[in-house]
Amino acid sequence: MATSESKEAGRGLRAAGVQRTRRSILTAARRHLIETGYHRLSLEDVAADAGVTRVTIYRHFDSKLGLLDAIAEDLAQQAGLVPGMHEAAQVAEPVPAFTAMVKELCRFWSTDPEVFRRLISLSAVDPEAQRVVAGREHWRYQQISAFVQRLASADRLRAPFDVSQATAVVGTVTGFPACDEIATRLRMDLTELDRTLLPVLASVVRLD
Amino acid sequence: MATSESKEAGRGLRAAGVQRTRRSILTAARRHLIETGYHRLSLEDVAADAGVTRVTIYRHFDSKLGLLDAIAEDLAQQAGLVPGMHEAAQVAEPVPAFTAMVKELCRFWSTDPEVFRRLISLSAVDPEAQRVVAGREHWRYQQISAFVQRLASADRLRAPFDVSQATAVVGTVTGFPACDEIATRLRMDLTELDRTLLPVLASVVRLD
DNA sequence: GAACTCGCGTTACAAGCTGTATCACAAGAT
DNA sequence: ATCTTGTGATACAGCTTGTAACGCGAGTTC
Repeated sequence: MATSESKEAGRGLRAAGVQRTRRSILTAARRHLIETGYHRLSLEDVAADAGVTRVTIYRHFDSKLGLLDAIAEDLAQQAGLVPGMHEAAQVAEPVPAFTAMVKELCRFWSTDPEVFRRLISLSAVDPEAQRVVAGREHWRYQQISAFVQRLASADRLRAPFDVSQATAVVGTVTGFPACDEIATRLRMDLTELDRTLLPVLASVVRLD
Repeated sequence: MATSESKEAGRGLRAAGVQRTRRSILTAARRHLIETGYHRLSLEDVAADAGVTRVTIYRHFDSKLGLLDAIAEDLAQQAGLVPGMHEAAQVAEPVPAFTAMVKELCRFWSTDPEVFRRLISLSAVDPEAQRVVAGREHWRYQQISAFVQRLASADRLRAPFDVSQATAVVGTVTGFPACDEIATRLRMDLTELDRTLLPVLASVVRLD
């Protein structure tokens, strides 16, 4: 019974307090994640920093990995990646749609690069953490594949690339590790990186 | 005094035994690293698998990170990356030299991809592990920069890329994370990846 | 052949980590 | 006024890395 919105964000002072502690844990965890990395992230320290007991963290997020997942979810939510990608997808012409998508990804990565740095590469390093990232990366590749297919339909794939090859290249180059490495090395802001990325991708798809 | 080769690989049965245990530790560590990742790699398990005590591991490699460093060093040594890059650098023409370098990197990554997967991304995830990888990556970028500069001298950089931008792109695209992601996604062997990579890099440098 | 070195096993310990189980309490909900 | 529930406080089991101390026996050296 009760309210229709099952568990998350119920009404009332009680639920508001719950959300406050949840937020304080998340922000404290984010700070420590950036400083120490996931491996050396101590829930004891996070709890102390959030003004909370370690047990409370477990009651909210079940496990250390659950906390990580919540950080990732919060990040995507906060930055509004999904609506951003949808907006790009609704651009009528395939080429401007594609460039809008690349721009949107760069914007998303620029949202909180230091957390992404700790988060994304975990999937390669830690088998258990893989499932936290894998799902989101899968979604990203699905989106990219759609944009590439539209370009292919407009006969804008260069030889020798077919749809799957072009998707793989675009997905990798617009992924966070590549974007971060290029931007860091050129001391460039991630928000401007599309100006460098698009000329690179021009070898795969015709954008002129 | 004693022999001229200070500590490593002394002569005699004694030293041979030392090298044997060192090898058995390294191979056991490699196996566990692939299976569990660095984070969950237990030195107790490695020791048991190598038929050795955990204390012996510490006497050989000082710390868990030292063991990781030894694995990386052994990998580069075993695969002969340095001579391979030198060979590529000695090609007279800039363009064939460049393609030889890309091919050599792909060959190197194909040497032991699963270990590289666990190793390389650690630098982004674990601040302490960064110094293990950072030095080697720095060397790789130095090499790449030299090849790119030769291409620049031959006026083979495409607009709008200058030397540093081209180096950043080439370094990122030929880095292990990018190579691995593309190869895995296309179910392709890393040794053949240069056939896909070079057309991508054609947007940065003229290779025809 | 005797003395010596030294790599390794064994055991024990300190300190940290994750995750779980209990008990108590107080503030919001009913 | 009673009930619910989110949180604190504490204790515990089991794992981890890293260090310390003692002993032995095979390889080396004279």
